[in-house]
Parts: sequence; C-alpha cells; structure tokens
Amino acid sequence: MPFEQLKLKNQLCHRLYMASNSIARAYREPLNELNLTYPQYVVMMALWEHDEITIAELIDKTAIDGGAMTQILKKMTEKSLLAVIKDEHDKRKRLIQLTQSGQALKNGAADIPKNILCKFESVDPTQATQLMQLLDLVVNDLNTKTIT
Amino acid sequence: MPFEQLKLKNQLCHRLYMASNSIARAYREPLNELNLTYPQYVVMMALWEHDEITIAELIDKTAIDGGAMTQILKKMTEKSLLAVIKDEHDKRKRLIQLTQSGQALKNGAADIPKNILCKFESVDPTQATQLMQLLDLVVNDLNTKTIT
DNA sequence: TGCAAATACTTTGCATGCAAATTAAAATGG
DNA sequence: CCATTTTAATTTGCATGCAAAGTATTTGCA
Repeated sequence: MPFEQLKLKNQLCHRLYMASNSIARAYREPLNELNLTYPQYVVMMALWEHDEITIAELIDKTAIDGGAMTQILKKMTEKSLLAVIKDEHDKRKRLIQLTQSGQALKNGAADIPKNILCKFESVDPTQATQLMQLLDLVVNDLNTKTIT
Repeated sequence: MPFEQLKLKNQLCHRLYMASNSIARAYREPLNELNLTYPQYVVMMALWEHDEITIAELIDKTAIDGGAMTQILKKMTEKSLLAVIKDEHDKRKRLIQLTQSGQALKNGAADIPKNILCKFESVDPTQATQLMQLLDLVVNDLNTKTIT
C-alpha cells in the first residue's frame, strides 16, 4: 500500500493540530470572562508564578514567539494588567511587572483548570500524566538542535 | 499549596500548545521545498486520499476552520494545485478537484512523514501510537457537545 | 405554493505564530 | 579604546484560527 504514511489518520502532527485547537477553543469561553486570550493567559500564569522577569525569560517560560510577545504585552499593558519597565542595569532588557489588578486576577482564574478538566470524561489522571510525559518527549526531540 | 493548578508545568494545554507549534515548525522546512504551508499540506493529504469532495467534507476531514479554508483554497487555486467547481446538483456546494500538478505533488511529499519521524529519537513507535490514541480521546472529549 | 429555517460558503476583524529585517545596547577582542 | 559580534526587543509581512455577519440556495412545513 503505497503512500499509506500520507493518510491523515496516520499523522501524529494532525492529531496534535486538532487537539491543540480543540483545547484552545475550550479555554476561550472561561477566558473571555476574564477578558484574556489564551496566550495572554499563559503570560499571566508565568507571571503569577514569578513576577518581575525579563521579556526574554517570559519568552523562555511560555514558548510564545518574541514578535508576538511584544504585541501581547502591549495589549496587556493597555488593559492595565502589567507594566513594562526598563532595566537600569542593562538597557536592552525590559522587566515585566504585574499591576495590582493583574495580581488580583489570579483569584478569578483559580477555577479555570478544574473546569477544563471536567470536560475530560475519557481521560483519567493517569492518562493525562502519561500524555504530558509523551508530549514532553516530543517537544524535547523536536527542539534539540542536532549539532551535526 | 494554593494555585498549584495554575502553574505552567502542570498544564496539559501548554504542552499541547508547545508540541503543536514545535511539530508545525518541523514541517516548515520540508514543506517550503514543496511551496506549501502546513494547512495547505493537510488539504493536499485529504485530497490525495479522496479527490473531488465538497468544501464541507474537506473541512470535516481536516478540521480546518471554514473561514480559513476559503482563503487557503484561493491560494492553492492560484498555485494551480486544485480547482473549485460548482456542484450542479446543489448550487450552494463547491467541489474541489486536484489538478495534474496537484496529483503529481504527492510523489514529492511521499518522504516527508518519514523525515519528520527521524527527528524523534526518544519516542518509539509504540509510544507514538499511544500518544495518538490519547490525543484522540482528548479531541473526542472536547468536541462532544454535552447535550444537557 | 410560499415563507421561515437550515445549509454551504464567503467576508471581515482581531489575535497570534513565524521568519526576516531593524534598532539599540552590551560584550569581546585586538 | 574602537570595531565587530552578540544579545534583547521591536517591526513588518504573510498565513492562519476563530467568531460573527452576510449571501445564495435549498429544505421544511403550514
């Protein structure tokens, strides 16, 4: 059977594509109530964990594209969720600092992960963990630059 | 430990986000050589499997957004990969038909899946299968409309 | 038969993801 | 110390993903 490998049903990538879109869609409603997009929510999670980090560190933690990050931070600044501050020690860098309302939003977001998990009827916690581990392997393999 | 669930390292969604972006990036180079974007490649795979289907069927197979599909098909038409034909039986519908060069491109794409798989050093075939099954569960759970 | 409701697409506006070019500032080497 | 290189961000251009509004047909039904 030639070209069997080109069938969509055999493609890991297509499943990842669908799963990623599906889960982002699932977050859309609860995040709308917080007036956040999904990438903005990821930025907030990173900052709730560790405030006052540079843009480069934020990019590293979130895996969001640098070009997109500039735009995202601009919009979040307009919404008074955070402030972008120049680093006096290294003027190339910018520090991101949550505002009070940015910090406060954490309470409103606390229930989101639980509500999303409720939608998983067929995936038990063991499988979820397994899935996360496998995805980590995939990401590591794909992001490891093969120094040929 | 409050808010533990809001940490990025505990988020299935963030891993899916990273994995999906990583794998799309991995396809970018080989697809550039075919002058295809990733969604366009997905459309081609669907059509290589089954030619002359309606746009609605194509959307169903690929899970690509309808609004985006219109644009994607327009660009693929400009590249003479396919043609959009009116369905005489139901004038609302459009049939998508591969051109000769669209069909021929299948040969150029035949090696792409294998080349992507080469990048997976830590994921063996068994794990890949397992991963696909878990992703299917996720997609099914998230796309099942709960008829409350 | 005739009109409201459902379909199949298209269009529009907004928010990224990504590559490539650009700018500003710091680190390096000679 | 100065020129080259590297690093940190921003900007730009293109291609989606998605929601919502709009258009053209076809169905369903009273």
